[in-house]
Amino acid sequence: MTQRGAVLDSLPMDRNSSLYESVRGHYLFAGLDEDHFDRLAAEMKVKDLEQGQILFHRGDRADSFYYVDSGLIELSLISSTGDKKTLEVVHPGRTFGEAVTFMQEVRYPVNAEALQPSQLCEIPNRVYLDLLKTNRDACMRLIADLSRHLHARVREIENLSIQNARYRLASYIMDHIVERGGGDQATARLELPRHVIASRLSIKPETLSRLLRSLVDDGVVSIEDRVVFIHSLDRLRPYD
Amino acid sequence: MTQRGAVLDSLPMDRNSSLYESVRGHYLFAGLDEDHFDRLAAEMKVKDLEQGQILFHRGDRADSFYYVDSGLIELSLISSTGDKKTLEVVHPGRTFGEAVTFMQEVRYPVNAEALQPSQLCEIPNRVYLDLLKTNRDACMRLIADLSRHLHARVREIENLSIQNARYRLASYIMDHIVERGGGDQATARLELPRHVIASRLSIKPETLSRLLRSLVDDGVVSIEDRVVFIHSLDRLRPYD
DNA sequence: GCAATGCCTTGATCCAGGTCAAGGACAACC
DNA sequence: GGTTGTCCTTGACCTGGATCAAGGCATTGC
Repeated sequence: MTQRGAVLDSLPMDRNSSLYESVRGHYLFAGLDEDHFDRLAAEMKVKDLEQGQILFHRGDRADSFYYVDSGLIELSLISSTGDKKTLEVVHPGRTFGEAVTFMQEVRYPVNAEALQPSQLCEIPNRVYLDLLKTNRDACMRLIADLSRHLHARVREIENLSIQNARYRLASYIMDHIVERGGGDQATARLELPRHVIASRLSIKPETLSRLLRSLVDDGVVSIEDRVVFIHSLDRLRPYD
Repeated sequence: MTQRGAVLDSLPMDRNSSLYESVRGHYLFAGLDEDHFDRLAAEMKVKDLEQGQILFHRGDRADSFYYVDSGLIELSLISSTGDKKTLEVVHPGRTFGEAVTFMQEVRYPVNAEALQPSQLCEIPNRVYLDLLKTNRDACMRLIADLSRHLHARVREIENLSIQNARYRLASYIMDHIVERGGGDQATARLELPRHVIASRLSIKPETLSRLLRSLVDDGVVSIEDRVVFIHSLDRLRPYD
């Protein structure tokens, strides 16, 4: 079961760590001179999470956003009946929670949980707000970032409301292609546990299992553990 | 059926029109001195749409965004099988399309259609981009605007993926309360045609009809045309 | 008047995906 | 070795909402 650790590991960020350089390379901080970034970095914290540890719950006050350096962070919603919907799984090199920073209602709209042991950089909202005040480029980058998120959410709504589970799974597999074979073939890696994939697709694990089975039975793919060999992209998702 | 008019009425915006004042009052343009707003307004256009007229399709190049002065604009998605999902119905006094302005991919992700005869103000993206360059407040307001949209989309995803149709309808009715009665009672107005409400809720009109019926049969509400008398808010949506 | 049309409701039936329950496979630990 | 736990699959059955088909009831136009 998931649980919040008694204490979250939280340390100042070392100027010479690889994390420091990673965060510096993120586009939200692009184009800053070293001094300026240093001043911001002084206020950031390093956070280590164990697998299953919860970083924040929906409704918690949102004072910071996060950069993922290693591991995987799941952003999810939970219904009153306990059903979980995975909104997004954030991979290393990406941020999450930055959109909330600028809302009237400064509360996280989702839960965040580590799917693996993860190292994050915690960036206090006020640090980035200060940057926005003095840096127009940063503003424009954040605006672009928000637009991108928004667009992704619209696509998600589209998937949920006008596509069926079979189609969503096909899209998911195609989004995880790691290698294209000749012509119509490809290989995808489903690196997440099945139940997380199911939640991401808004279906139950049983349904995911059956859908994968039917793809195999139809000869569209074959599956070995986490690797999916796609025999025919056309047949996997007819109209793209 | 919906159709794109042969020619969209499109006129320069009159400095003395009520539309001019309305747009000026919108928060995206708040705090501008008269001269500055005038220069922007000179590039805006007035657009009149008939009921059923389509303003743009998903995939069209997004060069402008819009302010709704009168009427109703439906933003929707359409699946490959022709099913329509209403994402949002934009009311007078609000804008739409502004989020797209700042994406790498400058194409509308949705269709926009007039549900009623409507008057819009068309604001070219570059006009607002110019404003952003010189006005930090405008940036922050746009960021807040995008955050709000994003939050709304997350709630929509939540509704679609972890709430059932009954719950979505109850939420919809509660979002359209126009008057609270004593204690547990209230009155709501469903001003949209049933099929639009159904599409907004991602259900079929038949299902909407049946759900409303069952609410009436259960004595939770009574309905007269477009007015819903809620006898018990608690029973309409048990856990809020 | 009475057709035609648009919008909504109702009934009968169907089906995608959920639920419940029972294993199977595999790793970790004693 | 056996036990325990986690993760996944499979089968049997159920159900919320879709689909198909048939009216009902206004409004518009002749």
